[in-house]
Formats: sequence, structure tokens, C-alpha cells
Amino acid sequence: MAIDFRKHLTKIKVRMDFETQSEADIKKTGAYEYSVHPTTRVMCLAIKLSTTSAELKNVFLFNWAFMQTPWAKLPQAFKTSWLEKIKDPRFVFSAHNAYFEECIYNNVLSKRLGWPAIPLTKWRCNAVKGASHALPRKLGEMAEVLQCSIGKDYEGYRIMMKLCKPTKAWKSWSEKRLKNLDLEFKGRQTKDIGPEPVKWHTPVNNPEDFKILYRYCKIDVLTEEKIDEKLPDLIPFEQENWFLDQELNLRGVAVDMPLVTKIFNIMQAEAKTMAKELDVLTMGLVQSGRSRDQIIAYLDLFDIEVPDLRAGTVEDFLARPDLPEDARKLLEIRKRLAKASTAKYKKFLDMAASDGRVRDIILFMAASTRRWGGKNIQPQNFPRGVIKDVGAAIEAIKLYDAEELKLLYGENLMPLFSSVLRGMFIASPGHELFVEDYNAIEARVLHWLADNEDGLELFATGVCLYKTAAAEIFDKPYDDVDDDGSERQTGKASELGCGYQMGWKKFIKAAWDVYRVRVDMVIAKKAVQRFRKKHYKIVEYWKNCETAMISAIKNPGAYYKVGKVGFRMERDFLKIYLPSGGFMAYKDANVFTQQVTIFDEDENGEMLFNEDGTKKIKYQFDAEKISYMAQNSLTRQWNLEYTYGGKIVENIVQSASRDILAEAVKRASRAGFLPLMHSHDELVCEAPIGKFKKDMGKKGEYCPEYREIMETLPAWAEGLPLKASGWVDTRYKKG
DNA sequence: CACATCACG
DNA sequence: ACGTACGTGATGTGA
Repeated sequence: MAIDFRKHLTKIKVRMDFETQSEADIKKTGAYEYSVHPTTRVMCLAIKLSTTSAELKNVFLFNWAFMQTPWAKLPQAFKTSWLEKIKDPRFVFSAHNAYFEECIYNNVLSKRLGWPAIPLTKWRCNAVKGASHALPRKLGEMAEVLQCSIGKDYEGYRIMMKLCKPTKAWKSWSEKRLKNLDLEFKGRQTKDIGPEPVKWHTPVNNPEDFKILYRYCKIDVLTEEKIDEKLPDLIPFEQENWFLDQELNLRGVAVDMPLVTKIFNIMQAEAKTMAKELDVLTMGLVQSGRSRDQIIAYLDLFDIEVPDLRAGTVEDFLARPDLPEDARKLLEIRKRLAKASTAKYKKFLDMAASDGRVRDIILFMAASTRRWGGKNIQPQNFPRGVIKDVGAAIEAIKLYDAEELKLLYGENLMPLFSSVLRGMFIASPGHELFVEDYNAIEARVLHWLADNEDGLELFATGVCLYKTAAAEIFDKPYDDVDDDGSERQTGKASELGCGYQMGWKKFIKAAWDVYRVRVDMVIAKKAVQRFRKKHYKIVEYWKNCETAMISAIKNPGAYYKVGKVGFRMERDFLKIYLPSGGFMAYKDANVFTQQVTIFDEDENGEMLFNEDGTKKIKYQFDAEKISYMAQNSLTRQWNLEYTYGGKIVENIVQSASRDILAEAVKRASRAGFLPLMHSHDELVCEAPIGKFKKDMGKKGEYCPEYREIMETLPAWAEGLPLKASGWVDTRYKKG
């Protein structure tokens, strides 16, 4: 018997869903720039009050004519009722992906038609409610997995896609008109293209389709209600986090648009040249630097067999002295054209609003661990860059053209442009950027959660954990560990991976894939053993968390505490409660017994075989395993997933670290800093120049008050050794 | 739409 | 007698 959470709601929800039409492409521009586009308008609005039963007949539909009418001319009774809902604290406004509805309401209804403003704190987001329970974010998929889907309205979807943009006839006419303008410009004869066709679908010229659209819109808002009734509302901690997130995403970040434009133009010209080179070199066999299969087939002509075309592999092959010249040239071009970061310049151009800011680049609760994700421009995976003096590089790009830049930075300009990408984010006029990031936050949180005292001591003394690990692995004094080379990186891989139960084989693979460090098998085995012996409390923590999760699944409702976290099965979700009071959810968590077979290996890790050719078994045992339903992080498919001690602990650590950052955003905001973006261990704010005092640190200017805000421990994180470092400047960079 | 690749934490 | 690093998003190709 499902619990009706409506009874527990303190708020009455006004559920809203807009259908809009526009010349802008929302996929390209993002929701904000779409909403301010002059051609964007509302086709209809469906509204459902949570106080009536969840039936289609209880959904209000405000049609085309209503939504084109200025507020002043709307019926008085409606206006009174709407204003009441805005003023009355019992009412809130809810939508699935509320950011879109907020943008449309603010920029179309309020600014153009005069509707009264809805304060940010009155908005609620249904997609975020689902995300807080680790469900798929899309409305249809969320309803599907909660088994409350009203059924897919394929026809409605198709009609919506048709009505939301200009008519096909107008589009083709418009293209012809552009060609004519070009001809006119060149002083040549233009072609007759006839009169301008109808541009927009409206209920007047297309009444049947609009009927279907209205129904589609009503179904969406009703589906939203069915989902909402199945899930508890956000806890106050997360509701506040979300308000701050909306504020941040509506604020946006200033971008150096003239510089973006200049770099984009140079890059486009370069890409054209390289495409030509590629075509000549391969006689048309390779059509693009990104055509994996074509490149592999071409290299096969030279009897070169590459397993894949990842950067590291390409680098390995380029290092071969016997590589044929044409193959070398091809791989060089591939190297240049494969850079993903170059696409971000185009995205900057597409997304920036007329005020030179990009918005909606941070996604709340993107991960099942509740971490934020990056969106659109994806500021969380900007390349670190290879050029040392980025400031000088940016000044050079401002001053010189492509040919001059090549004299300074070499023939291949791509590394230059990918190195200065972060610098496209700038402070607003009269403002400066405040940036601080946490040192090894996940390692610190892990040792703190596991009550691993010797690990915590290390942090307190300020010794580098990664170097300590490297010193033990390579059996040499701490001070002799190579800082920039492979040794410290190996230590890092060891500390991060081993903390989550990584084995020695994966250690070798990860060290190579991620850090391009070749780790010897003996060293890998030693590193894993060293970690598990030295940090035996973490090994115990894996086991304790797994056992507690299994017990919790078997005994619904009972709370199992492991140190600072707790496990409880609540209806169809296993919840892991974190020190902050927040939780992670695992849908349909289940325990089952499986026979595990461990095969015998020789000391080199090679499989041993019996005389009959079957694999030699070392031992077998029955194990209790945990499964749950989740979106596979690779395929995005809703799948049965499995977990175990190390992975549970990883999730907990990531989740708790996210809460540390969330609390820092709150403190920064309350102190008068304006949060702009963040990246798991780094927070970027801006504030008017001079508002906060700066000091000179070892690596330049920083803001002591801001650092203090970052390093302040939340009440629930007593004993956690937090450490932050950063800088103040007017242009973004890697710290 | 699935997969590979490239980025980041 | 007891093993398993994890979490994202964007872009482009090719079926």
C-alpha cells in the first residue's frame, strides 16, 4: 500500500508546464538564452493544483489566445486568484526541470506580458525530487521506473516538435531569401522566391494539431503530479542548496566574448586547412580526423595495427622510429582534430546572452551521490592546459593573428587554445574572481569517516599523502620522491584507488590510462598490500558498510549505524544517511546469494589451467551480493546494478565531500560572495573589487576571509582536517 | 541510439 | 576461506 505523501506536504503545489515555440534551438542555446530570444513565445500552459485528485479533467489548460494576452487584459478573477497564490505562503509553484519554467515565466510572461514576479523561493523542481532518489531525470523515464506513467503520447510528442519551431515552408523560403541577399550583395541577379509563407503554426491555421498539443501538455503536468505523490519532498538542507543553485544558474558567468570570437575564427580556418591536408594525404579515404574506423583501415594499408585511437595510443605509435611518413602525418592530424575542448568555443558563442554571460552550466544532483554535474559548456572538465604562462598567451592572442601566433607557439595552435580556454571566463565589470579549492578532499573525508587516525595525523602535519605513499612504494626517503614525474602520480593513484578496494591489476591499468605511468607488477602488489595493511581501518570500513547495507535491506525500517553514516530500507529505497542529514538512495535494493569462483594464478597474474584445459580453481565460496536498480553511468540505461564494500564507501565519500562543498556555497553566499560555478573541490565566486580584503600569499594574492569560509567546518564535520588554497584575479585559470 | 573518445573531479 | 576503484557530460561516427 503506497503512502500518500500529499498528506504530509505543508505546501499546496501549483504545478506548471509550458509548451513554447521559437526560432532559437534550445539544445544549442540552453534554456536561458532560449527564453530571452525575441521570437520565443508560450503556446499553452497547463496547471494542476495538488489539492484536486490526479485526473486529466482537473488540469487547467490556458490556451494560445490566453497566453498571448497582456496581463492587464486578462480576466480579473484569474488575476486575483494568481496574485493570491503568489502572496499566500501556503502555495508553491512546481515544474519538472523548474529552471526552464522559471526562465520562461521571468523572461516571457513577466518581462513582456507583465505577469507578476514569482520569488525564487516559491519554486520547486520535480526533476530534482527524482534525482534525489537516484532516478532518471527525464519525466517519461522517471514515471516509467516509478510505474506511474500515464502512457507515452508519441503522437503528442511529434506534434509538439512540429509546432515548436517555424513552418517547414517558411524555413526553406528563408534559406532561399538568404541566398538572394548574398547574390544582391555581390551585385548579381536574384531569383524569384515568391511571397513569404506563413511562419508560425497557430490554432488559427492549425486547429487540429493544437488540440493534440493541449492534451500532451495536460498529460505532462499530470505525470509530474503522479511522480510527486510517490516521493517525499526535498529535505530543508537540499531545498536550500537548490535555491542557491538556481540563483547561481540564473546569475551566470561573464565571458570574454571578443576573445572567444577571435579564437573561434582562427580555429575554424585551421580546421579547414587540416581537413584539406587530410583529404590529399589519404586520397579521400579518411573523411574526418574523428572517423575511427577509416583511420584504422588506412593505417592497416601500411600494415600498422592500432588497437584504438586514444591519445595515449596515438602518442605511443608516433614514438616509433620506423613509422611510415604518411602514417605519421595522419596520426599528427588526428591528434590535432580530436581535441574536444575546441568545441567549447562554439558553445560559448551559442550560449552567451546579449549581456555576455553564460547561464545554466551547473546541474544540481546530477550524480546518484548528489554531486553537481556540468551542463552545456561543461565547466567541470575544462582541460588543465599545457602552457605555463597563460596570462602572456592570452595577451598574445589578443594582439597577434594566426601566422604570428604560430611563430610564437608553433605550427599546431590547438594546445595553445585549449590551454587558454579557462581564461574565457572573466569577472563581471568592476568585480574580481575568488577561487579556492580543497586539497585532496576525498582522501581526507575517507580517513575521517573511517576514523583512521594515522591517516588523519598525516593531514594535520601537512605532509603530502601522495608523496608518503610513493616513498613507501618505491622504498626511498620522502624528500627524494620525484614531485613532477611519475612517482608522486603513482602515489596518488595508489591512495585514491586503493581507498575504494582497487586491486593490483586495475592499479596498473589505471596508472597507465590516467597518468601514463607504467607500474611494475611487483610495485602494484606492494602498493595495494601496503595500503590495506597501513589503513586497515579503511578495509574494516568497507566490510562494515557492506554488512550494514545487507542487514538494512533484509530488515526494512531498521537503522544500521556505521560510525558517522547510517543505513535504512524505506519502502523501495535503501537510503544511506550522511553526517549532513542528506541521503543517497538505491532503488529496489536487494540481497541475493551467489557462488563466487576465484581462479588460481601464477605469480605473474597469469591464469593457471588444468590438464583438461579448464581454468584451475583456487577456491569457491557463497557470498551475499547487493543489487539495485539505477541508471548505468556508462550507457544511461535503467539497469540492475551491483555494489560492494569499496564501492559503497566510494559513494559515501563522494557524497559527504559534496556536502562539504554545499555548505561552503551557503557560507560564501551569506557572507556576500556571489557563487558562479564549482567543480567538486573548487568554488568560484565573484564580488565587487575592494569589498573583501586581499593578502599576498606564496603564490600571489588571495582572500583570507574567503579561505576561512572554505575551511570552516560544518557542525556535523567535527574533526575533519579541511585545507583549501586559491587566488583572486579577474580572469579564471587553473590554480 | 550505441559506442568510442576526450575531458574533469 | 573472502574479489571488484568510483562519479560525471559533450561530441562525433556509424548502424
